Amino acid sequence: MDTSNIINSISKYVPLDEVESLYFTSVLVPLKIRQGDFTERAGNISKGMIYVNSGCLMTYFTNKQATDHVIQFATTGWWTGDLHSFTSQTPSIYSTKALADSEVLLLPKNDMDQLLERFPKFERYFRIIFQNSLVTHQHRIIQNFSVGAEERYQEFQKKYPSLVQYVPLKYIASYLGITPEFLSKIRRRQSEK
Amino acid sequence: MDTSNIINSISKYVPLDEVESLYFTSVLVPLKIRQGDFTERAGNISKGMIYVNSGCLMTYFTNKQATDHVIQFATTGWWTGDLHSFTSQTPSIYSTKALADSEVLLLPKNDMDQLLERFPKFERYFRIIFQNSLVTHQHRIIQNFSVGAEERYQEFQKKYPSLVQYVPLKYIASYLGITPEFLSKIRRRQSEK
DNA sequence: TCCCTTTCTTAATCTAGTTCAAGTTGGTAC
DNA sequence: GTACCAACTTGAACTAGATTAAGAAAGGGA
Repeated sequence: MDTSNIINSISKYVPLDEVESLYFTSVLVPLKIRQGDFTERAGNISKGMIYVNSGCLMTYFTNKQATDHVIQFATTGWWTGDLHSFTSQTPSIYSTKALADSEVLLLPKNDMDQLLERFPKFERYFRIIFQNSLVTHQHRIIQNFSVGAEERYQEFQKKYPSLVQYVPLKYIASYLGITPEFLSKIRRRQSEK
Repeated sequence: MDTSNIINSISKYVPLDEVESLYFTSVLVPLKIRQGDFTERAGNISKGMIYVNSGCLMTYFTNKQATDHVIQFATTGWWTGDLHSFTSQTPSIYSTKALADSEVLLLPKNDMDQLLERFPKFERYFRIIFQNSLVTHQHRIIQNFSVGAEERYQEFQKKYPSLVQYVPLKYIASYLGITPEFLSKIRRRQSEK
């Protein structure tokens, strides 16, 4: 599988030499996933960090009442997976499923540990990645508190125009923290304007 | 100001030698903050990452309707501040205020950059810190979606028993994403059981 | 001590969003 | 063709939580 994508993306933050990028790509496990298939399932221990080379995945949480809550979509160039299960090697509470045929690169825990040990440069890379992600998460928490569902949907459309196209609306509703029925109503209101 | 606290806390993740810990503590700016005073104010550029040595701070966001939304409490041993403003050196959208007389250590951006450049060990430390924080943030997003306010308050009580004591209830309500009035109702219900 | 301000509570009314139940649409398998 | 299944919509009844407005506690100063 093509690894130029991930190498380029990392190089934006930390320049990699030949040795580093060869070592890195050598530990990545390429996987092809069919639409509807899972890379991770709640109850299992995370296989590793997942980099999306092409396609689209979705990570969600299923609560006691058996309702799903989408916590993240990941398209080309994004990392995904369950960080908690990954870090602590305990059973995951999330599932990750492909919304389209996808190609991903898996970075297993042991390999990541060794990678970080050997090349501290990657510590910096992941530090930056996590730092940015943290900012996004904080922003999402605030948004959920301080703006209504309609505005949240509009923001989503602006931010992820590509997703709106082929992600089923019920998953977008779930990501926004509302029911599909209410999203339907919002969409109606929008189209009437 | 005493820096043994922060050094010990870092040493749990990465062992520091004499040189590293001396360098590190030499760039920290100790600040004493009175209850009610601010370390950061929305509109200004973040002064740096803030480590709480003692006391308690709160970071909040004020929206267009001029209502505050608490996004974080930070007590002894926690980092706080506005990561986005810090990273991008753009005006902050958050304010950080002391809820009690506090002692904090400020790590200015330039010093942090140099620290990371010189001692990659700290890259690892912050990578881990951010990684853990990310897990917490994800968990909070899910909780807000999938459980009601009452249960959220109970979780909060369990998780931060020390805060419940001296943080004004209106701020806890804000952190939970509800109004003080509704929190009052919840507390009534609880005490009737 | 008394006053002044902020925090917390109560209760009535209101609304954003849910739940439930039924109906539409479109794809796909036979 | 039609039967089926999943995604989406519609509408009516409902509820968690907001809003408004008032009063009760609880500090702090001077």
